[in-house]
Amino acid sequence: MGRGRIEIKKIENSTNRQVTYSKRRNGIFKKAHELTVLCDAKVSLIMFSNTGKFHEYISPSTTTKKIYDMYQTTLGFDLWSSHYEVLSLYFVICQNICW
Amino acid sequence: MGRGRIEIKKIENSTNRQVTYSKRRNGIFKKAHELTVLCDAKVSLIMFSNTGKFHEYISPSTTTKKIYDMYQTTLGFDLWSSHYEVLSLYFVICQNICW
DNA sequence: AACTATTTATAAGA
DNA sequence: TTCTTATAAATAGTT
Repeated sequence: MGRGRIEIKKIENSTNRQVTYSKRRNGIFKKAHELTVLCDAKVSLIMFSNTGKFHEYISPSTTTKKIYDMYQTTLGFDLWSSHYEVLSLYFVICQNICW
Repeated sequence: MGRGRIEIKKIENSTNRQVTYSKRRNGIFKKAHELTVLCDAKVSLIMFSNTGKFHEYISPSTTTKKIYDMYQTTLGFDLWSSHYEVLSLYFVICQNICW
């Protein structure tokens, strides 16, 4: 959509890629929210840019944990059967949060 | 979009709601895939309709488990851990420091 | 960050 | 329900 049609392949120019990521991320978040409201659906949308930037949308009526519990129930197995050593990683992670 | 503008509120007629869910689900999946390819991003999109029907999109370059490992690492605690409350308290403190 | 020409998504109708 | 099409919405390229 826009001034020209684009081919769906990786945008090689990193500035253009970043701009497109930002614009389309907003677009898809809006769509996720509209679907939630219009259709009374529960949506979890998690994305990482190719530079590792994190963004999330979750329907207000639920939580990410609930979606994943439903996901696991639906698929019938536990993706998280091996547990993480969260406490030992904590301070490293806290530093990483300060992007 | 379409023949008329619609208000973003729950569609009360269940047939119309189902039709809209189906159409918009396809639309958002297409957008998720385009974002994946154009921007070399990793996207996890999980949704449940209000009748409990499950649909998922995951970028081909990753898996749902990997996305959730990254999610947990990014947020700095384990949503699925018995330490959830303690860790989330630390996370709040960390947020206050960082932002 | 805005603008706008154009493409794309989709609401309503068939 | 699947297809069509008029129209609203998203966005690519520009400024």
